[in-house]
Amino acid sequence: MSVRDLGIRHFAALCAVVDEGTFAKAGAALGFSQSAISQQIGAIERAIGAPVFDRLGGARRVTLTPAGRILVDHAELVLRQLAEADDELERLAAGTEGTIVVGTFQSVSVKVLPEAIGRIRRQRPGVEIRLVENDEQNDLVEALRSGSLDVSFVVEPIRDDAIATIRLCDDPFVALCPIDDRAVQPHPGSRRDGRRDVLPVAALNGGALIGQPDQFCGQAVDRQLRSLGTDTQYVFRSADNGAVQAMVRAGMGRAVMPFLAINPDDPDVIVADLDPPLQPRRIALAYLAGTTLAPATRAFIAAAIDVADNLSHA
Amino acid sequence: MSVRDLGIRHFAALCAVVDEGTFAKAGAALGFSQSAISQQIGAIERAIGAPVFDRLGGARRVTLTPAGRILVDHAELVLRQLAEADDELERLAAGTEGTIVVGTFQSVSVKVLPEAIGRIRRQRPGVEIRLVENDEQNDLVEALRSGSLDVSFVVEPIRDDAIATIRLCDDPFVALCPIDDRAVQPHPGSRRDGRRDVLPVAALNGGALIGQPDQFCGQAVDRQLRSLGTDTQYVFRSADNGAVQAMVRAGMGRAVMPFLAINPDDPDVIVADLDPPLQPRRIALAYLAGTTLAPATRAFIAAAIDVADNLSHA
DNA sequence: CCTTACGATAAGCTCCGCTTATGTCAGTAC
DNA sequence: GTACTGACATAAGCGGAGCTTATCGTAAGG
Repeated sequence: MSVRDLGIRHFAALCAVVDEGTFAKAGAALGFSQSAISQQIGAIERAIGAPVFDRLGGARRVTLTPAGRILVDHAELVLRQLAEADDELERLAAGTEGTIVVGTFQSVSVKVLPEAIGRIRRQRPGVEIRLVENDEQNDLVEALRSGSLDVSFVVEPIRDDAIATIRLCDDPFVALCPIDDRAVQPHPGSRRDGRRDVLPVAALNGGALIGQPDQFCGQAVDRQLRSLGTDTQYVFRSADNGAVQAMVRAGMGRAVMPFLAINPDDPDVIVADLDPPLQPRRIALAYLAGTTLAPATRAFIAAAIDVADNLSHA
Repeated sequence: MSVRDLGIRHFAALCAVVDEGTFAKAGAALGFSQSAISQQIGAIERAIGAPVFDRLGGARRVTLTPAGRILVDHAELVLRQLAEADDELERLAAGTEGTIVVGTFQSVSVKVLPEAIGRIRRQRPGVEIRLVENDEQNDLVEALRSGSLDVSFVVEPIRDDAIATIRLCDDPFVALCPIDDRAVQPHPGSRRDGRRDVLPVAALNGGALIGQPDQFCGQAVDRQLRSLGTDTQYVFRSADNGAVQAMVRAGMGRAVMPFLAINPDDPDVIVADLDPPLQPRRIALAYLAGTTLAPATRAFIAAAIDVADNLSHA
C-alpha cells in the first residue's frame, strides 16, 4: 500500500483539514460530511502506515504529525500542479493560448504566411507561432510525422497517407521575361483589367532558361515543358527567387516560376501567362492524419484558407 | 467534472501508456488488463472533456493529443512529487533523517546536551539537530506550544498541562565557597571517594551571596534558603555561570548553584554539599502532550535519558 | 452538570472500477 | 481476397470503495 493508491480527493481533504482546523469544517468546505473526511483521513493513514493528525480529543483542533507535515507539503504542490493543468487545458480548449509550429517554404513565406500570421496575432494575442522554413518538402513531411511540426505548407501531391492535406490554392506557373522580349504577346483585350501578357510555350524552345534547382518545383516545370515538346536549356539555377528574377531583369534569359514565388510589381520584367498553361502548383496545408488538432491550430488553418481564397480571387 | 475527481492511478496509467505505446502493454506493466487501461483513459477524457490520445486504428500505437501532452507533462511532475513524498515518509519512519529542534538552557547545554547530540550524530548521521537556547523557561514552553520546538529541556514543575515531561535527572544545589572558607566542613570520611565537603546552611546566614538573577533558578534558591531561616544578602547576580564562579574564586562571597551549572574541577573554589540539602532541581524533557513524535525525536529523547542516567550515577 | 464541539464507528446503499469475454477495425501475409 | 494479427472499445457481472445518516465517546466551558 502506498500513496499511489489514494485519490486526489484524499489530498484535497488533507489540505482542507489543515486549512480549516477540524474535520467537520473541512467537510463543509468540500461538500462532504464530517464522516467522509474522517474516513478519508483514515484511508490516508492506512496507506502510509502512520497517523497524519494527532487527535487531541474533546473540542480541540487536530494537529499535524511529522508524517502529516511531510505529506501536506507534497500534497499542496500536487494540488497546485493539477490546478495549473486545469488552467492550461482550459486555455488550450479556448484556443487563446498555445504554440503552433508551422512548416513553410520560401514562396509561401512571402505572400500567404505573413497575412495568416497577422490575423492570428490580432485575433488571439496569446497564441505563439513558430516557423520552420525548409524548401525540402520531404523534411517538412518527416517533421510532421515526428510531431515536431503541428502543420505545414506543402505542394501537393503528398504520397504519404499518414499525412492529411487541405488544399489552399492553385499557384499558376508564369513566365518571367526580359522587358524587351519580342516573343511576348500582349494579352488580348485591355491591359488594364489586370490580365497578363502571354508567352507561347514554343517560344521557350532553345532559349536560355533560368530556374530553380532540380529538387524544388523546377523538376515539375522541366517535366511539363518537356512533355510539351520544349527543350530546356538552363543557364542559371538558384534557390533564391529574388536572384532568379534579377537574372531575368538583366536579360540573361527567361524563367518559368510559380506565381507566388515572384514579385509581380517589378517594372523591369514582364510577367506572362504561358500558352498553353502548365498544370499549376497546388499549395496545401498538411498535418498528421487522424490526429486531434489544437483549437489554435485549427484557427490558423482556417485563417490560411481564408487568406488563400482572397489571394486567388485577386 | 475536473481533473481533481481522478485518482493517482489514472495519472499512472496515462504515463504508462505514453511510455509503453499501447494500452495492453501499459496494463501489463501496471498489473491491469487492457480493458482497465481503456476505461481509465476513458475516465480521464470524460473528466477533462477532451480526448488525450488519438487512436489511429488498426495495429498502430496511440498518440497524444495536445491536451494529452499538457496532462502528461503535469502528471509526470505529480507522480515524481508523490514518489518523493514516499521516500521522505520512509526516511522519517526509519528515523535516519529529519531535523529535530531542541530547546535548551545554559546549564544543560554544557554537560548533558553535547553528549546526547554526539550519540545521535554517531548513530544517525542523517539527522540534523538545531538548538534554541533560551534561559527563560516560559519562552521555551511557548515555543513548544507553537510547534517551533520539537522537544525542550526544562526544569520541573511545568504547570501547563498541554506539555508532557520526561524526568531526566535531579540536579542538586551545591555551595560554591572561596578556597579559604572556614565554615566548610570536610566530608566525614575520605576525600578520595569523590564525596564533597559540607557547608551548613546556617553558615550562609548574613554572609555575602553571589547568585543567578531572580528569574532563573535563583528564585527557587532564595525561597528554600528563606524557608530554612537563612537571610540572603546578594552582593552580585549574573546569568553567566562562569562569572558567578569567578566571583567566588575572587573571594567576594559564596554562591548556591545547581551542580550542572558549575565547573566542579576548579581548584580555586570549594564545591560543598549543603546541610541540610536543598530540594534538587528536576531536569526534564518536555514536548507537546498528545502529539506523535518523529522516530528521530524519540531517539534523541532516549539518548538524553541515557546520558542523564550515566551522569547521575557518576 | 449539562451543553457544545469534536472525531470515531456502524449500517446501508450506491456507484466506481476491475475482470472476462466479445466486437470492431486496420494493416499484413499468403 | 481471405484469413490473421494486434490494437482499442464495449458489455456484463461482481466486489469493494466510499458516501450518508445516525449514534457514541470524550473533553472543554458555562
